[in-house]
Amino acid sequence: MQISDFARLTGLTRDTVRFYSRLGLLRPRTNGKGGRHPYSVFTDKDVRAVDIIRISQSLGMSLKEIATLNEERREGHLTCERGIEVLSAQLVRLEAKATELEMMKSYVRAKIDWLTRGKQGQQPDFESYARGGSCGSSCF
Amino acid sequence: MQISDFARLTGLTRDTVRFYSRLGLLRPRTNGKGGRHPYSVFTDKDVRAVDIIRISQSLGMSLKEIATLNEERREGHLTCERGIEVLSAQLVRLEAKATELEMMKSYVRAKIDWLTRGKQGQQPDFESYARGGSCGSSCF
DNA sequence: TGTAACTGTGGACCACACTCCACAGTCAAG
DNA sequence: CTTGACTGTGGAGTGTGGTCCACAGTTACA
Repeated sequence: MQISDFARLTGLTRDTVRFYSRLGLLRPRTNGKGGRHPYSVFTDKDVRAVDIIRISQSLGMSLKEIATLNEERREGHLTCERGIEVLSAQLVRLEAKATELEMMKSYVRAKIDWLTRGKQGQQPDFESYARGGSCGSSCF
Repeated sequence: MQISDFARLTGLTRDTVRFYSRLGLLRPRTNGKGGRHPYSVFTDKDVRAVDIIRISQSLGMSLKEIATLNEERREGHLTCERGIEVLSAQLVRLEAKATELEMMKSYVRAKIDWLTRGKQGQQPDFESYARGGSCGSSCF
């Protein structure tokens, strides 16, 4: 498909698609069309790539980082071990983020709880969740 | 404590601290010092606030969003129900992010697995994890 | 009382991630 | 072969999240 359809499908603007292509985040091929400025053609695989970009981004990765990882992944396909290495590193980062998220969730839940109970006891303190520290009154 | 100590403690630069203060992310009080341009003084509570800012940010929230939530939380403290409302909304967002993260983790893990096994079977496809869809060969 | 270390202010500057625009080439349908 | 929809290019502009700097006022210590 050409850029407009692709943009519609992914919810990106054409400009953003071109921007991502310039950054190497998307690798459109060309059909014969377009003459001196060949038209970009995208596949369903690219649509999925955008899903991944979006999620990676919402997890706080920069486009450059995402591009680098994609790049490495592409190269890593050649050397299997390198591929595993790169992906493992990525997994570690994801797990770290997951831990942070769980901290935040616990904290927010505790705060909701505290409010629901009519502010009884000590106001939840982020530190207790942040450093996995021992909490005061609410521990068994 | 004054801004330099606070900066040292949080690992932010003085400029960033001031920047955050301008955005309303931090709410330093003043001691009598500084004359016409009163000095900012920060507390341990502000240090914890920075922890939360950092994590929220790394989870993809903008400073404006974080400030708004802080703001609402502050106001919500007056009306308990409103506070619960705001925090619940925040929790929903955090849970959505957690789901995304889990998707990514499953995907990356599957990819590592696939490589470790010497690329046997079908190459893992992000779609299967993204939409919680049924997978082909690797399901029981 | 001097001086070094601290403070806030205002403004310029930066990278990132877009977004918009004018322009010109290309394609496809009639 | 015209016409309208589509395409890429280059460049300028925007908002966010800082960072840097010169400047001037304030403080604390000797």
